[in-house]
Amino acid sequence: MNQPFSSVWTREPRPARSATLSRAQIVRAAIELLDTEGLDALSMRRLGAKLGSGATSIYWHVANKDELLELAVDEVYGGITLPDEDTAWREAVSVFARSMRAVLLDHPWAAVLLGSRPSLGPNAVALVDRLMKVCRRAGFAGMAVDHAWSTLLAFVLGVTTPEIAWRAALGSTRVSDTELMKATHSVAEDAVRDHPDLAAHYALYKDMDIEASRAAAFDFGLTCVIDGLQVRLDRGDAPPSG
Amino acid sequence: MNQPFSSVWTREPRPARSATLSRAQIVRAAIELLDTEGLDALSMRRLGAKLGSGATSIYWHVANKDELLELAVDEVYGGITLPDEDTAWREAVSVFARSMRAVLLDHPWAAVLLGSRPSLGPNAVALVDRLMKVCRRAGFAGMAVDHAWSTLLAFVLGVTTPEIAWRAALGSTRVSDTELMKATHSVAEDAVRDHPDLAAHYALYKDMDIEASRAAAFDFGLTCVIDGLQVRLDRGDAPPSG
DNA sequence: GGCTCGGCTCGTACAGTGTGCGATTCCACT
DNA sequence: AGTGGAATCGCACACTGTACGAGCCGAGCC
Repeated sequence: MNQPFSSVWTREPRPARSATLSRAQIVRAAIELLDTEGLDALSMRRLGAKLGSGATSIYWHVANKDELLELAVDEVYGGITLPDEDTAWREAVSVFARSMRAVLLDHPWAAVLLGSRPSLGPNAVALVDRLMKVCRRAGFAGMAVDHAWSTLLAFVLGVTTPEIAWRAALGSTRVSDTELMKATHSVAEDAVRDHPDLAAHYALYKDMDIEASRAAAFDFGLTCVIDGLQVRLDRGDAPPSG
Repeated sequence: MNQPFSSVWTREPRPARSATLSRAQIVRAAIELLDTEGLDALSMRRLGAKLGSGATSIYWHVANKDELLELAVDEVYGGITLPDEDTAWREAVSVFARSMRAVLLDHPWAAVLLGSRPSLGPNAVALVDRLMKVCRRAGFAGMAVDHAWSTLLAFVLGVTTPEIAWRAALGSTRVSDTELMKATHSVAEDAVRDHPDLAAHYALYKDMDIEASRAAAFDFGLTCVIDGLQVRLDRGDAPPSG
């Protein structure tokens, strides 16, 4: 009857002959703007200006702003290196996860969008397809296949999103790296007065490289997830039933 | 010198004597509005109307909308049942994770906010403090403590956020549960034409209860994470060095 | 050539946003 | 009663997404 979602992906894009404005151009320009100026900076008027066209001209090629963002997000999905089907699954999964994190850190605006709407673009679907195959080859079957890859994806998304948030919050105060650390520490101390354990604990980070410690946290978590999947395989929790 | 963040939490709230408008009232009303009408529906004018006051009166008690959202988010944090310090860590962690998921599903607007800004409110900090203690008692030490709880948190956030997104997307098309499943399936099929494996796979879900399968996915992932942490403990990856 | 027609662009307009500012009200205390 | 600060509010500004209709431009037909 009526299409339940009328997503960008169900409709076909406008012909885009030799026009001055094409969907691809629009999406590319939007991504540039998003990368350099952030999510809040993307307005149709600014995008139009960047493209040297009227703001509302964009609406010929794209139904609305949301749809444009969906397209941009799928483009980001496309930047993630798909794990090779033939490599050992632990390796494949690890490569994928690191790549996804790197891509999201390169396009900070994408993380929140990626989580806040279903991803049905071709790149997203291709990614899921590949992940599925990797998981199946690893030994998962039935619904456990989905559980496996979605666990992995959830971890990457869930760890990268706050990471980006912290970067943005700290980055907006222009200070040196060490100043930045002190700032973090002082704020933490302030918010934490009632939690001496926590406060004492964060003294650990006083002389740490913040980026390195984030990478370490990511590796730790990733290893956990992978080992956890391994446990499922070893125990035979992988078959269709569960 | 200059406060690097001037967060809500560093400033103290307005006295809030017997005024008709108090910070607490405002936050409560905001949460009600958010719960019933969603994130986009919260505007200062609407909130003012709900409170029977001028929109800009709110700004006496709250610096800006972002700050109001921070307060609301911390309130949500407060709804999460903290794991008891004495219970076995696997149980404690599991209880916490399930509670956090439940709370986020009850306040769908909170998930994206929670990920997109640093959480320094008292409830958030208290939660981290408690999680930290649980992890330490489990046997983690040094930075591994943080790695452990942040892995757990990342998983819960990362799995719940898309779950909410799907709910919202499907919920906006008013259809019965079974219709809803068919819709999902048909869209998936459409987006998936080039990926026969994937398409075939999703036939599995044709007669599944979608909520139940999400819960199952969550349990699966949570078990993975916990088992992964267990592996770290067993292998002695927990000490301060790494 | 001129004419028409459809694809495409754009200016204008509308309803709505967050919030700075100055005026106004209200209450506690002298 | 008067005064001073706390609290509220209306208005205004700049900005948002996008509906709408008027126009441009190039291709096919007479």
